[in-house]
Amino acid sequence: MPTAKPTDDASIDLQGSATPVRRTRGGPKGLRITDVAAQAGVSPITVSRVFNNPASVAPETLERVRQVVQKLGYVPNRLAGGLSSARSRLIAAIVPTIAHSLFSETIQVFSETMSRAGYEVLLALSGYSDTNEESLLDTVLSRRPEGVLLTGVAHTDSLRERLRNVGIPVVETWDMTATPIDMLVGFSHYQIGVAVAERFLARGAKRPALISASDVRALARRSGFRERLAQAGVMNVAEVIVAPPSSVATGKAALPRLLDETPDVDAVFCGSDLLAIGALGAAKAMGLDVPSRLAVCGFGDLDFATETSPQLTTVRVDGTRIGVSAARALLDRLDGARERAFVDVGFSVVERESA
Amino acid sequence: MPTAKPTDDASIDLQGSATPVRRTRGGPKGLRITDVAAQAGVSPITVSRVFNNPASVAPETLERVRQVVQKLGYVPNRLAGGLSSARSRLIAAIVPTIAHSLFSETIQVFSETMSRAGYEVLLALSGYSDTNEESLLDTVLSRRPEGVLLTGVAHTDSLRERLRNVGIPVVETWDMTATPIDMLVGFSHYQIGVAVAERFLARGAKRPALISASDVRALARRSGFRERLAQAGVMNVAEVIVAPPSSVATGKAALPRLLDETPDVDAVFCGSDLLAIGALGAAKAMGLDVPSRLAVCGFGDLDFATETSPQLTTVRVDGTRIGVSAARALLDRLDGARERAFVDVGFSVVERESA
DNA sequence: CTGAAAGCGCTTACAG
DNA sequence: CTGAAAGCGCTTACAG
Repeated sequence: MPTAKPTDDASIDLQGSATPVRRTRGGPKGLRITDVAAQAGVSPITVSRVFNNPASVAPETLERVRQVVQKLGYVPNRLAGGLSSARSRLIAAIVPTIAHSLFSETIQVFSETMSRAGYEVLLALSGYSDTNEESLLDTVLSRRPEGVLLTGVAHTDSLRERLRNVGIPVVETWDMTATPIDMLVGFSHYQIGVAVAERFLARGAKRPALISASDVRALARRSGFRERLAQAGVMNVAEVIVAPPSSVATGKAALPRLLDETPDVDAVFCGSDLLAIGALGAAKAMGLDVPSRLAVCGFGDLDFATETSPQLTTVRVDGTRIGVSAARALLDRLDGARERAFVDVGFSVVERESA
Repeated sequence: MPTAKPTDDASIDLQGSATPVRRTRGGPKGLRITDVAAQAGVSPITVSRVFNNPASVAPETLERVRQVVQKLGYVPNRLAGGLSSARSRLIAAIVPTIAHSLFSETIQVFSETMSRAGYEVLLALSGYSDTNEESLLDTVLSRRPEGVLLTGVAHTDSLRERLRNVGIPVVETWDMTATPIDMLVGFSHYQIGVAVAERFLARGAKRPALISASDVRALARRSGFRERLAQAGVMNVAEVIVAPPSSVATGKAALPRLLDETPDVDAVFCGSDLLAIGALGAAKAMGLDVPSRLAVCGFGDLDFATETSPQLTTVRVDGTRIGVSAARALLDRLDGARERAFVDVGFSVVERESA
């Protein structure tokens, strides 16, 4: 290799010429678009086009550039690209949790769909707290996402306002409201509570009760449940409220507590299938037949739940459909569509015949 | 507000002066660091320091800048920041899937840990294909992540090489190898197969069999299982291989197929708890007592699995620990540590006494 | 503790 | 179909 030319040596530049000072920021640099351009004998803009608009490049040039890219192992820097084009190709998804939850299914298909459309997903886990969600939003917005998926509709006013000001498409999911920030793909937790109450009433339940988590959506189901029962004259609904995350063990512990206080409970609506399975186990241990002595209804329709526990009634919600629809809603808007999606995916109450 | 000064009006600049041409790239611009700087009466560099190195700013200046940031709702642009500093504050996680899987737990805690340390997680879902993983790597590297979490140890040579060349810390998870790309936090699937074989042998099983998914890690468990049995003189291990993703329904369908071909099977090692629960259901339907007539072992120790199916033996792996350890391994290296983590988190075979 | 200048690696908006 | 110039919004590396 040739040695450095004298003019590149700052030490001889004693008169303070106009030559810009060499600044070595960080260590050895990776490949840049100019390296590819030089090797392929084209300008950097052409290399850029090969990645972003190949149709506008002559087939022969395209092929030549691609071979150099391949040979060198060049990967474009999207931090630079995003900054320059104001298109980050990033979509943010803010979800309470993806562990042991139905959200994981939604995020899975959401991410697959976005990926196919050329976007990547920045995953932000909010836990179940409001304040956390807002500071998370700042972090997320600093990446300049082109769209945002939110879980639920209970956001602080300031979050709603800021998101509106940013002007990017937003889709709220897994809940229902007449006044979404922008778009919505979800279902009504309140109506689920109503439906389960009606199911219990139709079965002739005299003393329905509730084992519920304390998060907003579980509490919405609780409201629907209690209000529908109140309409039917059933007022004192016994309940045990448990902190998220719910688990089989929590449900197992909750049922005895419930029956201890209110022994004649004959139907219990659990906040999730995990809680319901726990309650089922406890009922079995206590010698209570399900569903004749005690009806148990869960929420979530986990694959295994209805499989292992045919006595269980549960509410099925389609997390996959939510993920796909939310992705499409955002993609359509990114493609210039004016319509704002508003989708109620509904739910269904599943009861096994084999019970 | 004052009106624009004449010199700002391009329409009067008819002689082609040295004034740079105004380029309106994209629509109305958001807030920039210079807007905050102007309002706070400091230079942009000081605003930058308020975010990145607050200790180096005078308390009074700090407070003033923060108030302007708050008032304006300024959110720094990390695309620009990352480009300039060569620090993206992004960690990539490449996982086959997060739906219905143990990986979701790993990603959950990994993401939480990274988030606490000031990094965000770019989630990339590879499905179960090798080629997909490699093109995904390009996409991911274009964001210039500072670290990468990989699932498994079976990667193409070119992926391994490229990742090494990039020079960022990499942690492989959920499997074991003597030659990781960089760091490893996992356990040996082969040894799990060995352990289950030994458990079956100890129970006096004469005709152990296998219901397994066809992914690399499931096949490694299969190898350990078959080789350990071969050592004990058990050669013809019947098996049904199913395509991922595995589900309860798949397991339910697989068992009859297995017993059809080999009626005297008395122990079956299933690739996952979902498969095992399905097999359990099928066994019940066929009137086979578990575990006396047919022992069933799963994999994954899902909360509900052992809860709803006490007859089930399963292998417990600690996905949470993997997530935390993997995050720590990367963070330590990002903090300048030289040590490369190599952690075998092990596993345990869980058998319920109540069986 | 604070700032002026230069540059990070791309893409836009023209012009040809 | 292709390219020269300018700029995206930050931060580095000095210097004071």
